[in-house]
Amino acid sequence: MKLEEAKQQFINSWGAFGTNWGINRTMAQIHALLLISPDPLTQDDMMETLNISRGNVNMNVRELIDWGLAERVILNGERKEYFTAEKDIWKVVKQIVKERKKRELEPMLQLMDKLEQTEGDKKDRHVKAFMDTVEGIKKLGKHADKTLDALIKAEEHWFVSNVVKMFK
Amino acid sequence: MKLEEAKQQFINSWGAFGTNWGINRTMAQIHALLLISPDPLTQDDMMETLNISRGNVNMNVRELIDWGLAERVILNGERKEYFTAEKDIWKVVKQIVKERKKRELEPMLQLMDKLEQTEGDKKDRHVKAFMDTVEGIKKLGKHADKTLDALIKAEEHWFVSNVVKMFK
DNA sequence: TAATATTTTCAAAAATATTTGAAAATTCAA
DNA sequence: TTGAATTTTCAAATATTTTTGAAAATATTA
Repeated sequence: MKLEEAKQQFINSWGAFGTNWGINRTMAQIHALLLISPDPLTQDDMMETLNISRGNVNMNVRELIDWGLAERVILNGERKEYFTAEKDIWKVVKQIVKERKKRELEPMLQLMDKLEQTEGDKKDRHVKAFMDTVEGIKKLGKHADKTLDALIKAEEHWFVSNVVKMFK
Repeated sequence: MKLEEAKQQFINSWGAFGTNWGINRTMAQIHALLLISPDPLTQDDMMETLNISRGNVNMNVRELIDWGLAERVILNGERKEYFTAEKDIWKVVKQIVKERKKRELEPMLQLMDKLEQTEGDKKDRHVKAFMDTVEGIKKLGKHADKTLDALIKAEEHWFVSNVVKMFK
């Protein structure tokens, strides 16, 4: 397969993949494009390569920056803005984990704390089932939170070498 | 807060949460409803509680069953079908991980294997950047695959106790 | 078997999410 | 400053996903 075709496949798949994870297709495609670009790109470059409008590029690049996955780059005497993405996949994964944890896991745990205060007699099967579920989610969520904190601080080396230990 | 209000909040939040993860709102809501129901429910129960159509319940219940998160239950002399969900959150998480791994991670790794065969001179910066990205994803993905296999086989106890060890 | 209850299907409608493109705002060079 | 280049915004258009509801299929009982 030639490079151009391979790139296209990579970008399309990354986009489809993102879709499954609640990330919009274009944002994922722009990310893919930046990942495989040796040099920073302008918004016009992205418009052209992905065949999308200026507004679309602009909004999704901003979103990528919000997620900490891309950044603006000032180039010597150039007037236009350039953008790059973090290339180290381990760092990319950690950054996504960090953001989703903050945006989703933490609010969810707060909700569980609140729902844990629900009034009612625990002898009532309905109250019991509800409380058990809330407690179960809270307990596991707290552990996941700590585990992900460890992951975020870890080096790739740690992760890779621990794969073996985990099987013991 | 009263039980009914708490249930509503739980169901709505679980639905919104699912949405962020590429799972449709209704499927997540049905799952939430089954999680907190001490007894199995019929499709009519779900239609009424969630205010959705029969077709919608039917399709999403089937989807939950596909994901291994719910199952049909035959009740003594009843004519209608009943449904329940796995209540153990650790098992629920493992099941979701198992399915997503199979549906998404594995196909992605296959694609990386294929893209790794791309023709081209590695001295070309564009070829190099592409190949480095593909290799990076492949390498990390393979490790994630193994780690998740370990997780899927693990007991909750293992997970919970390992949180501490991971910090060392 | 026929009558009734229940479940499933799926085309069309509705809801939601994404994208466009042109106007407004901003930045920069002279 | 001014004016051209560039970026940003956002209402409207488009695309995608989800939901409905009624007809068809299936299952159950008498």
